Amino acid sequence: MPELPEVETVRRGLTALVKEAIIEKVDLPYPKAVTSDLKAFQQEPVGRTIEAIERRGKYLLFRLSGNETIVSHLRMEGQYSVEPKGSTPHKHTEVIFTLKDDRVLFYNDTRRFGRMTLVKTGDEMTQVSGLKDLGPEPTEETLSLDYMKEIFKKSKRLIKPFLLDQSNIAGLGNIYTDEVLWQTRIHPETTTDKISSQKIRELRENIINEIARATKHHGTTVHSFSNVFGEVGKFQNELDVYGRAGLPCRRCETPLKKIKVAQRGTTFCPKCQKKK
DNA sequence: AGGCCTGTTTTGCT
DNA sequence: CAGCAAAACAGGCC
Repeated sequence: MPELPEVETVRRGLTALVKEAIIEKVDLPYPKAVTSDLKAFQQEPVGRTIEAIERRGKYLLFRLSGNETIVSHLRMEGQYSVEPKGSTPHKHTEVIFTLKDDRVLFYNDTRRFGRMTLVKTGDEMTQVSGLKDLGPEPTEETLSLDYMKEIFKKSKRLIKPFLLDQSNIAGLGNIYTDEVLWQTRIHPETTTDKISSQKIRELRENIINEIARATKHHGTTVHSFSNVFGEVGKFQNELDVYGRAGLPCRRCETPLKKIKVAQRGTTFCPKCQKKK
């Protein structure tokens, strides 16, 4: 389901609902969702307070009292829901946190791709692959132009898989990558070393703005995404290319084209986004 | 019915 | 090491 704006939307919802809640019990109807020691995952959180829910890239970090952290990645369709105690788990509920009030926190995942792991707070950066070499967050302060120019020059990869690679920049997925490439008029199969400094500058601005704008709209809902309140995002109405193959480009009216780039469906405007 | 598609990441092979 | 294909899985669509 989620790219950075969706994960951030989930984070804010969880913060509103379960920050300060105390975990009473952990059940694992689908143990494969947990990659760390199962016994510890069920025992350690018990009695601890959820002190904060943070986010890094597309990862959620539940900060528990006593220096324990649960790292959670939603992958394609992971979802959290908070329900009254005694609620029946869903068909795809994989983890159940019973809270020391009248509620439960469910982790549901139809696709069963999402993963959770328990680490000592501070160890996540060395222990969790993916977090280890995550690129900078796409914000004005953290994603510098110099850094962008450097990584673009160094690589000869196609821009599309390059932007999807979380070790370059954290948080972009298939939707927002297609959007920012269209905005910047870059063909998705352009190799990064051939993109001009000016284009890199524009792309950086577009990435930062797009992620911020999508977050403000509570993310994009195309398949199954909803926040913890069960609400869908609104940003799908703002998309220019994703999901619009065959429809006219909003700049030049040319029908948008859909191709595969590095195994990922990729929509772009064949006229505005010329390969150079 | 069978094949293909889907917002992701890791693994294993060149 | 870098880069790519396949795999992990379920469900919707044609």
